[in-house]
Amino acid sequence: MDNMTIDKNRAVPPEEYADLRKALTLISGKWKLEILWLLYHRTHRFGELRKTIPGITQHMLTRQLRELEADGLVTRTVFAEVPPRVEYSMTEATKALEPTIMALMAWWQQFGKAAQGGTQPEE
Amino acid sequence: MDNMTIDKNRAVPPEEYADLRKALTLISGKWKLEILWLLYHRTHRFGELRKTIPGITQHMLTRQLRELEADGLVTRTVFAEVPPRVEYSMTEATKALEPTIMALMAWWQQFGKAAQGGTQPEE
DNA sequence: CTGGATCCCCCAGGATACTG
DNA sequence: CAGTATCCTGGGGGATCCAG
Repeated sequence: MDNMTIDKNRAVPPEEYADLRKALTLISGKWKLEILWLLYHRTHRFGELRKTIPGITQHMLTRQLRELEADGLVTRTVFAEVPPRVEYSMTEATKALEPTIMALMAWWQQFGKAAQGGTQPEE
Repeated sequence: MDNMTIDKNRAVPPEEYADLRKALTLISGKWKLEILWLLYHRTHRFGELRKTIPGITQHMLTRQLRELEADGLVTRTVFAEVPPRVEYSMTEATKALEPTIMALMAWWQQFGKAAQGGTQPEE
């Protein structure tokens, strides 16, 4: 496919739609975007993420990080030190995702927000 | 917003992160993307969507469409005819979202797919 | 400090039957 | 044809305690 737009003459492409679903799944965790957001700034330690993200528990943070790691969206580095230290950082895939994330946010701010302005833009 | 990139010098922007979460929520329904995908081609009748989307039930189709409508992502047109006819079509917001959706899919195909190489095979 | 093991709750998703 | 009205289920999310 040489053109990044939807082919109006063809029926639904099931496999590509599946890809789309999977891509969404990767970032669908409740805290994943916020974690990635922090990692866009810099590498964080586990405790830093925990303190910075309001409302998250160790358990959830661990789970979300494990999933992100399995999906190649974060890198986990363990330091064999006396007080355990684990650092999480973004990957190439994470970096490549940033423009899309920002585009999604911009889209919401322009269209979604208005639509939710009361379920009806104006009357 | 003059720059579409994350400010590395600032802490987490809670409100913008909330916007991002909401944007994701709008398209997080299991069948929403596939519905939008079909509407990118052309306006569809309820029955058309039902027949075209494999595995969806009337119930789920109705629910997803209602949510999309409430979020301003689809337009619902009812024709007062003897055999009821209802058509669904995309909105300006839907159109504006297309590039982002395609970008997300392209991202997955380039990065996510490779990352899943060792996770779990398909079924 | 990091994170595993358990138990619990809620709700998106689904199966089924009925209707203007 | 295009929906509602019920009921049920799985699993994501959460609270809490334990451990290296």
